[in-house]
Amino acid sequence: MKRHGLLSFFKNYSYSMIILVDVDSFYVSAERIFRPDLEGKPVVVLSANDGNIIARSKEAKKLKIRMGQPTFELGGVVKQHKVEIISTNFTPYGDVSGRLMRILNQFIEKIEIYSIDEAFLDVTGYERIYTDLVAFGHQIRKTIKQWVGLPVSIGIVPKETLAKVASWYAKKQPNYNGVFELREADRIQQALADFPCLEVWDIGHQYNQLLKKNGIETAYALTQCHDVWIQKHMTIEGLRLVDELRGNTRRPVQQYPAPKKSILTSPCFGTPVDDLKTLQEGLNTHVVRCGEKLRRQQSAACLVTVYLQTNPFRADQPQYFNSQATALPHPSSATPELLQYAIGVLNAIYKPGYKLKRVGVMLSGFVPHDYQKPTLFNDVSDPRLRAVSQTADKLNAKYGRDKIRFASQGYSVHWKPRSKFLSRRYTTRWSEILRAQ
DNA sequence: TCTGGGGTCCTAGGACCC
DNA sequence: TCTGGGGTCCTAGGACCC
Repeated sequence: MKRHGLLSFFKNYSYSMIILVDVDSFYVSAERIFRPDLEGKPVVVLSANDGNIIARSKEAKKLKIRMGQPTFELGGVVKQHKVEIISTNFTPYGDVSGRLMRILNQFIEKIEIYSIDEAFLDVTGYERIYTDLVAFGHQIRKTIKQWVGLPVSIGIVPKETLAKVASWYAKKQPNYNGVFELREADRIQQALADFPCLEVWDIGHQYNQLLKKNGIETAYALTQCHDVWIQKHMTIEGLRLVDELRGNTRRPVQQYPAPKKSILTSPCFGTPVDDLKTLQEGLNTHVVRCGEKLRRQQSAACLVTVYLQTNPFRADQPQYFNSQATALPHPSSATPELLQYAIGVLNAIYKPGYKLKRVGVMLSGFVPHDYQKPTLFNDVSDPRLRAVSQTADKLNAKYGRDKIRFASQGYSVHWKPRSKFLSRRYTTRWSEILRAQ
């Protein structure tokens, strides 16, 4: 075991500070903006297909409803405690998230949008303007509550890995009013000593079990482990994170998101599907969606992977999982081409007699969309196909998703995901806007 | 009856090359 | 008949995140 004295341990925590803003129970809070009657009640938001719980209000957490818990397990608790159940509705959540991020950007120019409900604000260099970061944190919190109606927690830290620690304390200890700062070495050390490993960023249940077996229960204990041991059991990524906890390195705030390296669309069917024609329709729709995402980031794909899956929870039914990739003859971002190759793969891996729960498509091997590799036969994508796809994108953006469709998408609805408890898209559909009495 | 969707990175092992 | 080292690329699988 490697031991660090306090001085060497935290010597690298110099002035460079980051603020993490994260929304409390984001999906629930987003619903509450338009449904103030949900305030103070136990509320859960379900995954696509209404399968699992993906967000819980504070009150629902108290009822021991777990993250990711299957909806059907809820049963009695719902009736007994009048739990409000809401199907997920990503369009308004995305819209609310955009508003939140724009507000944060008004405060600080350099922000990293880490997820739909979290952002890092790099306040290095702002020390003259905001001498008291805790007061600044409260100001951000108040503004967001007033302008978008979202409750947020705020962690003020010198390293991103510490952000989750600070935000954990901010939520846990009501007397801090949602804002917690970790800056001085001894305070950081104290915070890590009381911080369970499982709560550390990048430590999940597997690693937590492993650490527990070795007597490592807290983040502080983790910082005292030997580098070689950490890298052996938790890869180089694990070592990086421990090094940041020790204060040795700092991941920079990344203002501009890197383009995605793969794009995936693979929602479950609402009801199982076993015939090829319906599968093809489903796959077509997923490929169309993938193509839209691909063009949005100005990439072209070289590889199309299709996979099929039965319901792995149904041990009583025959299982089938298969996936296959095909390399495109040239990079493409044109939906008609992507469709053609994806369907080819589907036909190759389809086997009748299985109740399939999912057909998915993944695009990968990206190059910039205007990249043209010279080849012997000058085999490039027909530019007209891309132009058609882009025109469809523009029209769909203006008039609504799937207003312009590719013929092969079909109109069958029985495979579409379920969502029984849908709320309205208050902010993005005129027809669903809230009316004042 | 009913168990999410979309991503990331790393590692090991095999195929293949010179 | 026996024998090598170094490199790349790909895939599968496992861990993690929200």
